[in-house]
Amino acid sequence: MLLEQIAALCRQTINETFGKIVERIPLEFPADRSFGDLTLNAFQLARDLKGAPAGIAEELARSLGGLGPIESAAAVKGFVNLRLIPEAIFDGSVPSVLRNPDAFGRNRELDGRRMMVEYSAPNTNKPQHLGHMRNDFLGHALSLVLANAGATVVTANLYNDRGTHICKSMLAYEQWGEGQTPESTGKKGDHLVGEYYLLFESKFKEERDAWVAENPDDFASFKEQNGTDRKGKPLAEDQLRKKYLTSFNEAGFEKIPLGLACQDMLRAWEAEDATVRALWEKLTGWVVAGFEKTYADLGVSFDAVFRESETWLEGKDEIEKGLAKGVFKKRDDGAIEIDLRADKLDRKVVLRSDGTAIYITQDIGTTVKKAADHDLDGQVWVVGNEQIYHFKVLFKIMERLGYAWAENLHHLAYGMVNLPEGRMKTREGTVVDADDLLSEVTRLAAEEVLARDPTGELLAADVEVRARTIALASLRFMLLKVAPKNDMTFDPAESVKFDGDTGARILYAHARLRTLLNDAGDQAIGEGADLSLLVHEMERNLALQILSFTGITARAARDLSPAHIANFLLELVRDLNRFYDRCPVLKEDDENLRRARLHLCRAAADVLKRAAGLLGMPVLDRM
RNA sequence: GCGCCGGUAGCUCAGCUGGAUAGAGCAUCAGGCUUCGAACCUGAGGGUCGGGGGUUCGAAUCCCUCCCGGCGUGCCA
Repeated sequence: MLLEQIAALCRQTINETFGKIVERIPLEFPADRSFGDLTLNAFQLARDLKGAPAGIAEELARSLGGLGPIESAAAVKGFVNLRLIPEAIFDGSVPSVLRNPDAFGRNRELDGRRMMVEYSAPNTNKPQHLGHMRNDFLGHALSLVLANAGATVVTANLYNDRGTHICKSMLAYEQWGEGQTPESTGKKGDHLVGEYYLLFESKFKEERDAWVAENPDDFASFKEQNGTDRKGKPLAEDQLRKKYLTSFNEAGFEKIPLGLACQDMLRAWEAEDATVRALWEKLTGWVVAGFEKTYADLGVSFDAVFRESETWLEGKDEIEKGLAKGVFKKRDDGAIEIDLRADKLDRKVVLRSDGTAIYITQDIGTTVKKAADHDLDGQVWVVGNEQIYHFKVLFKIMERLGYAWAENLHHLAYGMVNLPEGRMKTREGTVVDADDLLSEVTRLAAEEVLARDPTGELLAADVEVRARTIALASLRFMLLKVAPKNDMTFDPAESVKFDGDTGARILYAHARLRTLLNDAGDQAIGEGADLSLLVHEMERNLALQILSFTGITARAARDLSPAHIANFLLELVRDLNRFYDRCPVLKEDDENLRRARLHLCRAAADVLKRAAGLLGMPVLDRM
């Protein structure tokens, strides 16, 4: 409100001074607070007003000073630095938070839109790891950020529960499982099935290596075809060997019994063979149950759950329709493709020559189905950046098919999570398991909580709740504070530390405020307060920070980047801790000033909680 | 080869549609708890924003080029 009011004043003043209406007022929070509370960028105005920035700034400074909430205005190097009346800053921020804390920071970027956010989409053959956690947290936080921007959001998960990769764990279990169950082993279903996936991989490797040793000709012919790199330079022998073995996992699949068995199983599954289907039902049931536990622990949830086993045939109708419209065309070999070269993409097959569906066929189908079933006008997929090309193609196809909502399809492509030693590798056992990581961080958080309770009065249940909340905040924050599109390094050792730019620090700042407010009591805080008593620089900084929140949430929605919220939280907490250090509250003798500070504290605590909430991070009143 | 993304302090990362002396945390060093919870605060050192050109009143940000790293470039997902 205050910012809108000031923008309106600026617009009016500009109109009166220069006789022009400027739509977008370049009002910013200055990089350095010593410049002022707000700043008007005359360089940008100069474009609209066709004048020299310095002159414009000076004229505006003259007429803006003393206007409404503006105490003074100074022209400095093309900027109009505004200093606001303290009362305006505090009256413009604190009461509007306290009036309705849950609504403060809402914006209208996506007002009235119906959006789906699909995230997680795991393979149901092994447990989730650190990379999935980034996806889960990003998707969840994004859905909250979009809802905060006025959209109606439907969250969706898609289980990749069919295909050769699923058959691998099934096959290994069938051959070596000896009827083990989660109950008989005491293992979580996804972890148990994951073990068989790994077992398949190692048995496959054994068979492969034996076969390769017996058939040296195969490598020889591979070398002939792939012996050079793209520039025509010969590749080193060991490098070539590695490449050959990797390619064997697909090209050599039928050459060894385990690969053949896997293909047989997939065919049997597709033919709805009763035995295979029963085995599949059993194993995917275990994995899904395990995932549901993990999701609950991570605090994420879904409104709609799709399974690839139910949607994989979806899309053929769309291909037919597109074919009739001339969007797709049938090639001589029978495959159906689309030519996207005019849009700087390539040609893309959308249906195999034998009429079977591929990945993109299914995505075409589900995209249309989702939009129809949920009456969507936009969709977001949270999927790793290795699939950027796939989604470019998918979105272009939707556009060519003529769907109006095609322009509102977004791929939130996030980067890989690496360890300090490099990328996670299944083979080398460096994959960080999601459940293990969470319980380890929870254990360390519990130690910290207990260390701060020397009298041992805390109930075990309280320790548990605090430890879990702190652990979750640590992990969430660590994964969300980095801009989604960037690859990131995740240091497990860092994630169990609780000072610095961490989730724990955020929670701590909140808990300190809440206990302070609690100690003061509602009566002492009262209904109203004389906010004009707040004159300390740290109080002012805090209030200005609160004022900036709505702009941040809007930007987070625009950029599909919860990281903006995370960075806002760090700034808010920094201001909060400084305020806490310098401004006594309960110890303040002046009753009216004490009350005013309590109001400011409450507003700050509410905003902190709101911002953390947008990241899916519950806060604590005590730690 | 072509395409996309990245390269900012010793390390991990911010830096909004180009804007003021490039910021934070960690680590290092020096301070602050009989004082509302020290998971905190204060100070110091640490930068050719990968290199080189260009556009501009102004470039970490935009354009060109080169170097380095990651990922794509399937009738796989």
